[in-house]
Amino acid sequence: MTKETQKISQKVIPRLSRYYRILFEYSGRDMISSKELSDITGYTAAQVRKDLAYFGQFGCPGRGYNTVDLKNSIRKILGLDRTWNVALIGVGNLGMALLGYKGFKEQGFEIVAAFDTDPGKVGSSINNVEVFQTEKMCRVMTQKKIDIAVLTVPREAAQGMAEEAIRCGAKAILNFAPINLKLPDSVKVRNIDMSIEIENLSFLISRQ
Amino acid sequence: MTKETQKISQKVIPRLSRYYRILFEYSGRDMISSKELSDITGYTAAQVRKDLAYFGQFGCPGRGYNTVDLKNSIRKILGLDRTWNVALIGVGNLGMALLGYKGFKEQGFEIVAAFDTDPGKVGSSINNVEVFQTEKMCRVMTQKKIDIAVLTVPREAAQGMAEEAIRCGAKAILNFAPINLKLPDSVKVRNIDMSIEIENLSFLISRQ
DNA sequence: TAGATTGTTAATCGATTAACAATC
DNA sequence: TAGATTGTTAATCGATTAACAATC
Repeated sequence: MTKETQKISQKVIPRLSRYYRILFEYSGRDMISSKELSDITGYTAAQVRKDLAYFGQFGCPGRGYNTVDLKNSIRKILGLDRTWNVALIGVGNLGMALLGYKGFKEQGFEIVAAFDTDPGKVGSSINNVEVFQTEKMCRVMTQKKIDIAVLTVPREAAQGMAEEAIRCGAKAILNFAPINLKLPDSVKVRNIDMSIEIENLSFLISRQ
Repeated sequence: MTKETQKISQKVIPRLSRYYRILFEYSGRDMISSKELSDITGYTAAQVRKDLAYFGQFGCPGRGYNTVDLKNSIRKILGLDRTWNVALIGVGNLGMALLGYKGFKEQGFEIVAAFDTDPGKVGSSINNVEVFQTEKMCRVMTQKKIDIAVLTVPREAAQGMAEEAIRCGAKAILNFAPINLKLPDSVKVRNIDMSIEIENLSFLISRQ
């Protein structure tokens, strides 16, 4: 199997994101070794090297990885060498918070439109992002060249809104609704399910 | 290895949470089979049976699982048969949104105190939750018998606030800060890292 | 009874780790 | 050069799936 067709495990990508962040803190340094990345992240050094080796030969035997080069390489791998246009669907508590979330913008994810069914919200602007009615989704999303939809609607509305977002051109969905979206395989979905995470904690505490 | 000492993979628990949710929708039904749970969740039927079998024999060969009994069993396993006292540390955009998040309360996670360093926020109440200064953390958390801390502070403050929360009696932390907290192994931690999730999507779209 | 479906064991699959030749 | 550290292969570990006897 060649490098090009080799399947990359989904598990590698979050680790790449972590290496990438660490490299920002270490950009004053010239080189960093897999051993150091191991100490910081808690992954083994072998795993660090293997993760990076999926994508090319970035290191220098005996010396480690050049921090600036590796950072730039990972940036390209993760697709962070460009801006992504993001639409927020559902301007409730959580959606509102995400409009002000700096972590997205810092990495090039720009929320350029928001949608809600509430007429009281439609037409307003939050953090310089205009709220449109959901009926206008396709027109607005096409015009603003949306790549990713962030879904922060109630559970009951999530499947429908997800389908609509895809129909209107979104290629990926970051889903905060506690539901398993059924969408074509070509659509990329990541779920953030806060209840499931906190339930994990209650499980762990309970059985101590 | 007996059932009692058998190590349960961390991966099983989020799946249990999903079965649990599905059982609410199916509580009108008498029985549900692993095949049906498989169809709904996308996990294999064998996995569903194995996940449940870690914790006991809940099924009935030839008939499936009694929906009400299984729901109650999973509730106990996940520690959802009681109320958990939660403290919110960091009342920014995201923290504010979580104070209004219904998904926690529905499962028995009650946010009973919030903390912030901003004097403009201290003393106010949001969604009937009082905001205290962080200096009062130990006094308030002891008095309110806090089990879990939800950490929504900026990255720079996260490690310090996490340590303080543990010192003040929290047994688990739900961490939204984009940082790998270094805490004793006895402390249970789950991380929700929204930037890492959206970066996963940009990676996937980029390489299509 | 015959059909359905469990719980569990064995087989498979995939991911992590160890080891080491290559090389800076 | 000697020491350090990579990239990669082989070994190990753990999780998932298949298969099926038990049983409702």
